[in-house]
Amino acid sequence: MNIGLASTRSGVSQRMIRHYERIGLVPPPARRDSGYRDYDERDVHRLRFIANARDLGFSVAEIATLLGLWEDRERASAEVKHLALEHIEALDEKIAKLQAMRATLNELAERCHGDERPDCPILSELANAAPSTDAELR
Amino acid sequence: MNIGLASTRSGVSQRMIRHYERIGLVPPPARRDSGYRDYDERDVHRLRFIANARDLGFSVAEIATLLGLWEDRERASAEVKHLALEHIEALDEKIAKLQAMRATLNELAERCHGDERPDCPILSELANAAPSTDAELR
DNA sequence: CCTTGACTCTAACATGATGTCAAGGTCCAT
DNA sequence: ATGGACCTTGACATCATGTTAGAGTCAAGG
Repeated sequence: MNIGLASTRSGVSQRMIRHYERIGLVPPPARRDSGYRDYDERDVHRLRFIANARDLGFSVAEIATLLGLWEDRERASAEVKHLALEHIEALDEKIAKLQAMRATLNELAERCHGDERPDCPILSELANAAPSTDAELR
Repeated sequence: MNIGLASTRSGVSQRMIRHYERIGLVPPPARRDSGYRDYDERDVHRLRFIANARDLGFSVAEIATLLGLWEDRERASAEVKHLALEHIEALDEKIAKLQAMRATLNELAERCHGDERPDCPILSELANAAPSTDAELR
């Protein structure tokens, strides 16, 4: 099947299918005489796997590992679970960071009148908070 | 003062200071005869403002607006607050997305034995979930 | 005065994941 | 055989940031 159909069926854009091929995440598919890429069900299945993993926020590097594990029927599920737990931790960190931002901003917004008056704690806080503090947050 | 000191004092890397200058987020500083950039307190203050806004997750475009509001002593605080509230909404969306990922992944991980056996719901789910579903999640 | 080390300059390339556009070839149904 | 839908590669764009390289500058100490 053509790349367009493989894209529709897998949920991976044509652009990204070609990209994954180029970076070696997926094997180069068969080619027709015309040069058109020719995908089979197995290829689409693999692409769908990738799309799902991406939707869970795994990076390409992690997906490469997951694909390897997926294709190795002998691997211990512990390995997979370990990767998943690590990724959950990473997600937790990102969530915590965003929540901290939200809390700070929300607190500032609550202290801002939000009317015609020009004074605003949001701006004055942005203008005055110490750089060292910020560095720590980063 | 030199860019190195301005960087330390503001918490913005030298790379990003030059970048912000190039994209017009900050005005070009004075130059010495040698060509070295020469910053004053006002410049550092502005950079610190930018660093703080970035730490709260504002994009460069949003920061440009905030800087404009900051430098306009007549503006209504309502404008600033509106921007902040919009940004809080954006943060909430990101947080919700990450939390959904986390929940899915956590549920899969809990159903994975995590031992020597090869069967693992994490991989089988990645392999089988429908692409349409994923598209919706995106 | 000269050397040395720390600092600065610009420009370019890299990251990660993705989009878009352009110029050209292919496929198929009418 | 023609038109429209599809495919090919390549290049440029995004966003914020890092890194590196080659070259110039500054200041302090011998």
